[in-house]
Amino acid sequence: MKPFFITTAIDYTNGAPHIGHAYEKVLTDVIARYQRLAGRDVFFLTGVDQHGQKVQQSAEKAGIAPQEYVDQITAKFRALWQKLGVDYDGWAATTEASHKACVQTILQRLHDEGQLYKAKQSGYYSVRQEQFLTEKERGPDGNFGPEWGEVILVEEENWWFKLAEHKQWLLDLLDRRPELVVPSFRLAELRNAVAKLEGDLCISRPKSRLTWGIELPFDRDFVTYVWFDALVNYISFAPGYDAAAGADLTEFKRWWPAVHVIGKDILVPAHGVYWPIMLKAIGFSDDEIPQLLVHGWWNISGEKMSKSLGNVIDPDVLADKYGAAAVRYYLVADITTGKDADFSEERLIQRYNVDLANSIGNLLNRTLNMAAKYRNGVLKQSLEGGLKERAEFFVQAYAPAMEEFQINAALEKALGLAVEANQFVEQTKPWALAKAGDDAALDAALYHLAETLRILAILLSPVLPQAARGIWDQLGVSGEFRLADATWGGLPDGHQLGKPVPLFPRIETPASE
RNA sequence: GCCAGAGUAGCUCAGCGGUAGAGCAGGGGACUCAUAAGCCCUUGGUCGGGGGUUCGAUUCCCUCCUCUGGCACCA
Repeated sequence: MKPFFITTAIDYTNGAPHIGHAYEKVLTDVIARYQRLAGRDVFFLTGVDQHGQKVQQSAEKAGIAPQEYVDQITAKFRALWQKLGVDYDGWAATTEASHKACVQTILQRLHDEGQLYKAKQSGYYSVRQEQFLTEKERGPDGNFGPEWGEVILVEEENWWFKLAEHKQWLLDLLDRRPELVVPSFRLAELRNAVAKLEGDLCISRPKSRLTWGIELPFDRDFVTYVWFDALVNYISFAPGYDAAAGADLTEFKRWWPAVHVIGKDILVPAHGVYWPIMLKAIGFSDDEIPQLLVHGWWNISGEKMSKSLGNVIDPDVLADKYGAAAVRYYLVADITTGKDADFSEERLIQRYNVDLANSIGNLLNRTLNMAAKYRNGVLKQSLEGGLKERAEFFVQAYAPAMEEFQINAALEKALGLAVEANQFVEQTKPWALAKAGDDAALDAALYHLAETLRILAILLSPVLPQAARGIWDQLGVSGEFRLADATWGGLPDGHQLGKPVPLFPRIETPASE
């Protein structure tokens, strides 16, 4: 089976992580864990984008070296991912030497292939946006608006990448391989943007203005444009990649192409236009163009989250307050992949309490209590009837949803199984069976509940790895489970269950007391 | 302005040609193994407005309104 290479966007180390950063990483982590569960080799790459003028300026303001500045911010990101259980295999940091070498190799390659040219340009330059402004960017009063920040008059020579040359190729590719952009309505958006594409891309910045970047190998007076630098991380930190001349790239080719998980804000033009054209220009085939999974945003009370509105949600605080499981679950359960959603702490609590504590946690607890009370926790295997077919049904419905990145839909299947198991308890009434001395029916009911829980934990494990482990521990089983183990009869005859401990303690709030 | 997305129960959303669905919230009930959890029943919507196609539209088409995103314009 082809291995699975998945990446996130690399975060710009110019400020602390917010809920949007956390969402993207958790989403990717869940997909990576699912693919692993399904039996594939997985490489999950994430990291940080550390170059650029804004970083250089922030560091100057803080009175420290750029590297020191980015190291501090980077540490915050890594600590958060650890807290949230984001378990990546590769860490991309654009200031690393190997990355620089890769960027330079690719630049040199483009240069050799005649894809780059040098041209003079003069005009107004926005420091904040790191781009030249044209007359059309002027406001009605003839001045450049505040959204551009400081604007300076610049005349300089720069290096350009022949982007427009590949426009038709990209349009054809998108028509031929619509699956390259998920969800599909984003493909339409990208297509429109490509159709309007004109002009080439300036990929250099003179050192006189910006030193914090990667040098052009064929012209030492320049550093490369941040996007050109950042996008290359997907190759430079890919498994099996080696920038050295004549290196064996068999392993790299085995993993490539990646699935890039990105936010809707960086589809056009960076990931949807620049990146595929860059890959094409350096010799990647059409089949080696990566798929883009474009996710939406968490809004706050219907408004965009932003520092100026003061409504930024700190995932670190959230995780301390409610635990990583609650945050992870909420972030992938309460949003449809690709769409926007409204963030609400109340809803986070509600979904944790209702789905995890009341439905799943309580199911585990009542099952183990009854088994302990009536049967000393010993099971008798039952391979027919009861919940068997329902469990198999939900497992079958779960996998396709996960394959299509519809985590929320997949979780609904897992939860549906828990709901039916709770109904099963009410129908079979084990306490009544115990009182009536109907041992055969009692044993069967208890086995079906325990076995359903074992399978349920497998379905939950990509989203809630710790909790899944907790369920197995309490059931008294050890070892790693794959999706292939989510078949009926895994718990052996005579199995001894463990002791019940509340798995998801309810979050009590002032309103609920 | 162009392109796209969204407008469905109090809330969050699913459905997308055949007399409206889920979860949560609200109301009622029976039970007791359990994290006062779970289970059963239930209140609640002229599916943004208006046209059209159709035997029949929330579902397709047109148009308008509102919100969101991208792109553009701003003489």
